[in-house]
Amino acid sequence: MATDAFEEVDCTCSYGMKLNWDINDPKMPQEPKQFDHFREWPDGYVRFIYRGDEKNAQRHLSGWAMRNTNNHNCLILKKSCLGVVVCAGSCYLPDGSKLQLRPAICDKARQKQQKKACPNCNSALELIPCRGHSGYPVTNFWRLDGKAIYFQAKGVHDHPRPESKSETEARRSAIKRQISSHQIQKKRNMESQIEQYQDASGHFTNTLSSSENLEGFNIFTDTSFPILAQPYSSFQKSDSYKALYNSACFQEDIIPPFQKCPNPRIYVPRPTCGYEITVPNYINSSPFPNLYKDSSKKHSDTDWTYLNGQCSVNSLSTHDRNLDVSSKHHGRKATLGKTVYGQRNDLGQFQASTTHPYYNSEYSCRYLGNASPAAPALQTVITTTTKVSYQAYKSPVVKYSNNVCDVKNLQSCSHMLDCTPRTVYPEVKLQDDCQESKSILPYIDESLPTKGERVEAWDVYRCGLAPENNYTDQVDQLFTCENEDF
DNA sequence: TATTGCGGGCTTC
DNA sequence: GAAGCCCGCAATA
Repeated sequence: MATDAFEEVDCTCSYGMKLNWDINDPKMPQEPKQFDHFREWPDGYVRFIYRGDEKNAQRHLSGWAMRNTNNHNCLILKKSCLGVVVCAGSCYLPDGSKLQLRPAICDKARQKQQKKACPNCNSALELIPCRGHSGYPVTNFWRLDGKAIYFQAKGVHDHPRPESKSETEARRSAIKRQISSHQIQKKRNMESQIEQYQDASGHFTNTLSSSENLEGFNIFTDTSFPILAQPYSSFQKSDSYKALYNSACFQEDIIPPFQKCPNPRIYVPRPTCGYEITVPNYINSSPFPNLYKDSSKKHSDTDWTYLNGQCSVNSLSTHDRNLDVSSKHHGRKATLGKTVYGQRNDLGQFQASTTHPYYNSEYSCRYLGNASPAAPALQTVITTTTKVSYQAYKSPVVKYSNNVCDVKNLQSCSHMLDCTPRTVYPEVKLQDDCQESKSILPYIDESLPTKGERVEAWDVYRCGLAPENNYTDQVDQLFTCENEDF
């Protein structure tokens, strides 16, 4: 039974969770003998102990958009989640995914970001705040103590994952590259035309400089502008695509950034890091579609379930999988033309659907009040904000594929999933995130460039994947690549 | 220009 | 008193 397997792998889970400590303890566990691999998407009431030289931990990185919060304790860095920026019109990208942007950390930048329109449908952008910690944003705590970096998360994100920081940065840099390369090309063309003209007429009468003619490109210099994650040619033919770029006065000079796929990490269906478990009735929580999703069938309700039948477990908790489910239902709902956003009470807790335990009417990923302390992965008794005791949450039976995991402790289960070697679950697939994939390997960070630096090379590799390859082939290639490169 | 970390100060419970 | 939040500042990329 799967339970045995769960118990077997449970010991491989977060080392930080094995020890009894709290971020506010006067003394942290002395000289940890083990360390956890860095987790980009911590979720739930979890604790990790990272090596002191873990770069990502040193930078207090997170896939979630976390802003600094003053906790009046200089020893402990506290961050709270900003949520995710989505299209207020709840539109679907041509591939069936939804726009889920990373909120700007800076307040000003975030306000500016929200004033922008959805690049897909021109609706307003909406910030979905995180209320996963008793109605408040999920908080992350970082503490450097000795040679270890202690991490503690409190709350379960009740919203989809935004674009990760590295993806945002990569997208921006890719756009800048596109702009600069296109400008250079344009300038060359202009110069060559000027030369031809001069040669032909003997004198130059054009008073416009080439740089002036390039002003039209400035519209793209705002790299915070959300770029659609569309590698598909179909999208480039779509009305929305035309509307977007025609409105930008680019009828003649449309840069085909998505077609060339300079950085598939940006434009290709979003990698969700780490493992993917193929689980019917679960979908990927990724804000971007999966590589192998058959978009031609996306409008079929039944097929939708299967085609998206994946469970991203790169994050730590089952919560993400809950999000996946609700996301899918969200998709179904929108497909049916119903209102996407529903009622929400003051505490950010939502009505559960009668048809699905995780469905929520307010937003796709606001599910069943898991945002509330009513049913987190672990039922948390908060004595104070910083002192948290854990009680086993008597959860409903959670189904994974054909196996049923009667989860005594969802958190440990999620850890197990997160840490499960591929061999344990035949259906576990490796997706295409360097970060989490790397985590399956021994500590080799130090000799490697940072994630951001790795993106390009990685993306070049992914670009080279033949589109006709089936997903399994791609996964195998990716896995091979990661083992070689990371 | 945006991010990040720090810290003062206010409010709520 | 703990915690959440807002704000400003400075360093940095």
